[in-house]
Amino acid sequence: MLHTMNNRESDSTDVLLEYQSQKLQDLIEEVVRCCKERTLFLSKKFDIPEAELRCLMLFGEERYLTAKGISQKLDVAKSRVTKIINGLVQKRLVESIDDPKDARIKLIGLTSKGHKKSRQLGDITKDLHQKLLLEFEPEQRKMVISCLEILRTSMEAVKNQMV
Amino acid sequence: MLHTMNNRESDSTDVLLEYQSQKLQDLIEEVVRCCKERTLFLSKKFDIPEAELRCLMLFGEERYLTAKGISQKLDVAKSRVTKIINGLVQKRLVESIDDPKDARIKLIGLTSKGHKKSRQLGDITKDLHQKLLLEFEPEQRKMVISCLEILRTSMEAVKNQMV
DNA sequence: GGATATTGGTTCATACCATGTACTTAAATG
DNA sequence: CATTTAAGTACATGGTATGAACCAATATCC
Repeated sequence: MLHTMNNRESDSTDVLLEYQSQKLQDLIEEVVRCCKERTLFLSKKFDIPEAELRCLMLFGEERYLTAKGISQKLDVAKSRVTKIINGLVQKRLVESIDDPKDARIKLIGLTSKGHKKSRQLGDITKDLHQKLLLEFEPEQRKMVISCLEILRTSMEAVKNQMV
Repeated sequence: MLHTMNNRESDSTDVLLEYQSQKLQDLIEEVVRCCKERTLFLSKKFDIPEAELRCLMLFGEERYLTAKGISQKLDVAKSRVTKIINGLVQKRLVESIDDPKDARIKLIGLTSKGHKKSRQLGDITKDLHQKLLLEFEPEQRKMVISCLEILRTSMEAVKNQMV
């Protein structure tokens, strides 16, 4: 009897797990899709390709970035960075100057136009996430964030198991 | 005094909101990045482009899909579907037959090879999400899912405000 | 000091994602 | 039966991304 009990129990947890994992999969997919739509929206609104927008947001308080640094931060090949920078230079959003100490290096910096766009863009996404938070009750906000924190950590962990 | 009290209160909630929204932004970004890595990984593992994998997973219990239906489900232009189907046909994962009732329509169906790949792929992603759930305590699982549910709903709501 | 790595960046070929327009053929409709 | 509508394809265009080959400049090591 204990045996059948155990079977029944593990069966029902299996069913639950199955149901929950399907749900999880769907939810994550929808969240991702929503984010993709958002970046596409911003790209169209600003009439700047997504990769260039991402690059524009890299200059936090840094005055200058190098192509190599951008390549690492964006996690793309350095040849890709050349293209992205070219696009931004053509739009007069960044400009590159030669490093005075090392002639190989080019320092990429925001123009004033670039600064403005960057600030605008940052304000919009900040606003967006604040609106998102305001959809929750104040007590819920902490919970959502800590949930996402655990989720992120777990995804990282599962990713590392994955081969 | 009440006035300063109020100011102090709203100031501190503003600071909290600011902090939380930044955190939220970072966390969502990391989750999205993680998902992107996963799909890229699967695409490389199976040596099939991401869009084709997505298409392959569309045949749940359906015997046949049409290009138009696929276009709607994948949310891409129909000309894009032609390309995706071509790729899958070349890999002998799907085949298209003429609709017996309407000569305009082509019915796209999985080959047996396609069925196998599709099942494999589904098993892997299911397994992945189960592993992800198992990273949590049983009581936490429900909470994470309901958190994501609220998040998704809120993102949808904010998206609709967005113009 | 000069030969030999190493590094930063660009160019080019390639492949994938995605759209929109124009076009063909076939069905629906009036 | 003529016209409109629908399904699918072809093609031009543009964005994302990589990797190999390459050039120029700096570092390194006898």
